Amino acid sequence: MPDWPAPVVAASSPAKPLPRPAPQGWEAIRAEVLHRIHARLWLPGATIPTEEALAQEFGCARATVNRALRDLAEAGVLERRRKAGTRVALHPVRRATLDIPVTRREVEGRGQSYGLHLLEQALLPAPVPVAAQLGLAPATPLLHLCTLHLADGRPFLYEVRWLNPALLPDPAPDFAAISANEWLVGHVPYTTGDIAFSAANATAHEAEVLGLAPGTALFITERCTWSGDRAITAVRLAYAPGYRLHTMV
Amino acid sequence: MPDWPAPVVAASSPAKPLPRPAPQGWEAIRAEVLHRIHARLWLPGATIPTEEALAQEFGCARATVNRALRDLAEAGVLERRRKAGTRVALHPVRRATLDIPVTRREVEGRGQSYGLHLLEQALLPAPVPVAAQLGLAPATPLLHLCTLHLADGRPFLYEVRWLNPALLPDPAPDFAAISANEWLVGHVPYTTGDIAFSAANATAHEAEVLGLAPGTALFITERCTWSGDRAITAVRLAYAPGYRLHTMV
DNA sequence: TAGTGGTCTAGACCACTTG
DNA sequence: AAGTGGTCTAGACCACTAC
Repeated sequence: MPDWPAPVVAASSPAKPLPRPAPQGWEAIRAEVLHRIHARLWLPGATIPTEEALAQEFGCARATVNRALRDLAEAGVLERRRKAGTRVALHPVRRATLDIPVTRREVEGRGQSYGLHLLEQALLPAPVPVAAQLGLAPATPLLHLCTLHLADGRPFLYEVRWLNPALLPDPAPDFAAISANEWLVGHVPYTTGDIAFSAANATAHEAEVLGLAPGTALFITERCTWSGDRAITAVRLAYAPGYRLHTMV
Repeated sequence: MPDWPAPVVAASSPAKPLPRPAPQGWEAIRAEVLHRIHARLWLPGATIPTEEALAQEFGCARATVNRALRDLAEAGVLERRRKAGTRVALHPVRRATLDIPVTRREVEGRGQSYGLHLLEQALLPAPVPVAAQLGLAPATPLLHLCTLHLADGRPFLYEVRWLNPALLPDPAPDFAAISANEWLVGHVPYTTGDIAFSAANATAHEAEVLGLAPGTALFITERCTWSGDRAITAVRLAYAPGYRLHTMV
């Protein structure tokens, strides 16, 4: 096997008109490492050479190798630990990233018009499961919002949200005009949170709100978010049939 | 506002016992930039100072600022373009990453025993929608696999897969012993692919296979994968009720 | 304790894109 | 044409951790 960036000398003979131009720099190293893994030169679980060794082999600086290996580690292909070295992941996971836009933009992105109906807004004691999820004392007063999002005037998404009122400014935002999600994204500091996706048969209430037959399969998204250790909001989104969540590759 | 890494001089007075220790290095810069965005010092859509300016302000090398800003750009908080500079994203998207392990490990990770029933295996002409999805000529012969995955002996997941037979080695793997997914992960070069999640009511057939009432809401995952421009596989996974897909924060 | 990856620096050149 | 981010280098120190 030839050494690495086989000096692409003027690319005199167009061998394979690849759709992607041959990568250069750290991306070339990433590609070569991936190639060796898939060619089974480096087996799952095995330790690969150190950054310094690879830098010598490839004739580049260690930082460049580091960039490539770090990228592969973030992608789940490699596992790295100081002193232990870099190993080929034994059980590679497919890692997918989702872009979750604000609902309004999601609807408008399909070329549909967006609408919003605030069905309920009330300060209520947090139900036990919600309080538990958010790590709050039971019966903490929370703002309860039920919102129907519309696409071209038709039900698109039914949202049930519990929101920590301590976050709101004194003249509270008008959640009949701007969705809570959209307001939060722009006004509440960076949040950690977890998201879960599942499926559920529509309850009688959900069916009525969304204009569906009871029992229709709904795609459900549930989110909890915190700012630092302060609970912000817990929300359940029930999407009308036809909704698909896509990964960005 | 004081300059940046207010030299944490021996941290003489423990002011706030933060759960997370104050970040240092490029993470501190990332934190500071995020802080300025959320404090509305830098508004959405606005251009922030150049890397060089920030490096001067923070008293560090430009590469360190670059690391922090690149990270925030990957997270969707900033948008960067050469010559144009770095802007605060106008419409921040919540970006979530999913780890999608092989089914066997997903089941075992819950402490349950894993089982596998290969219900069907046949070489069939690709149906039109499958061929179209994968970019193959209609009626290309594909290996059709229907597999029921079990957790503690109970139906967990029903998988319907179309697989390009050109990829298989001569003694084909025994898909009754190892799931196609698990075999592919270990033996087929890195793939690009897209994944879609949705919900559907169980068909009569799905209900029977999974031991459910027809119409039960099922969580559906559909994947298409390619290696370069060669189609590898298209698969539909129907999960038994109770399944939740979680993001890793 | 010694080996390995994580990070930082100061400087440089290059690629892209806006004006 | 010029400004900005993208990347590379050669060297250095440090943090973590397996041995």
